[in-house]
Amino acid sequence: MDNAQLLKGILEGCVLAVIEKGETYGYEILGELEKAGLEDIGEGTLYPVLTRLDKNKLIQCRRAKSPLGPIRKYYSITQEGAEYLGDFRERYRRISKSADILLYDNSSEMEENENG
Amino acid sequence: MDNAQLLKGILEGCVLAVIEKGETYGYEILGELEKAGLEDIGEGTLYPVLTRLDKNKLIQCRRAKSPLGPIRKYYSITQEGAEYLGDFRERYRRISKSADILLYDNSSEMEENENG
DNA sequence: CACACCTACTTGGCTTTGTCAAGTAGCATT
DNA sequence: AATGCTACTTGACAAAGCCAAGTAGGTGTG
Repeated sequence: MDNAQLLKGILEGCVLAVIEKGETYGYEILGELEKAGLEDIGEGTLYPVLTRLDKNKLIQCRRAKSPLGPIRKYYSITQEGAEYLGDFRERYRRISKSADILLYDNSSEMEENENG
Repeated sequence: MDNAQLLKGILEGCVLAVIEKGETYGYEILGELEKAGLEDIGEGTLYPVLTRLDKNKLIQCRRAKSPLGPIRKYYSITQEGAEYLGDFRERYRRISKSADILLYDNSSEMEENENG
């Protein structure tokens, strides 16, 4: 099936979240996404995301030699990126809550806020 | 902010899920989406979804007079649509699980099978 | 009847973003 | 030098949501 549309917009936040955990580079991010279950992300999908994020100042880039291949571009999150990610998490949460209601008819009672 | 990308692909499934609950028409679906928290969906967004769903035989259409306006197009889900929706739910679940892991670092332990 | 105002659906052009396929390039092994 | 890994780039494309404007039936007011 076609997950492309379901991925839209989500991927960006996921990539940003991976970078937030620590400086990393494209190929490694691909591995992280795969580990989390996003297995069909190709390089031609990821790299444009990285470029866009960089262009929008949400991440920053540093070039460094790899111990076993060509130069890597190491990315780290910026202040602006961290803020954007916070905002993204909130928007994602809200939308997925709506989707849960509509898709599963959960009235969202079963949340993790058991501490009132 | 721009929720357009986050909505992509999700909306289709949500609309289908609303129709699955019972025959309904565009304007009413808009209300259901709003009730669930999807408040910014305009007519120009919803109707093309309905058209597409119909074209793909996932829903079927019946015209009937409205008690207070122009003709309504009542939609109901087809067998094919129900199957598609089941598949959609699974794909959505999988992707949102991945997103949860990446976004919140939930290792997906907190599932609803606590009786395991 | 003319007009305004709801309800209800339609359409065209635009933008964003993921996908595929092919390409460039450094380094190690043979 | 040829192969094959790692690593990043690029161009053409398609899907789907968004906005704005348009069409049309019905009711109430004068």
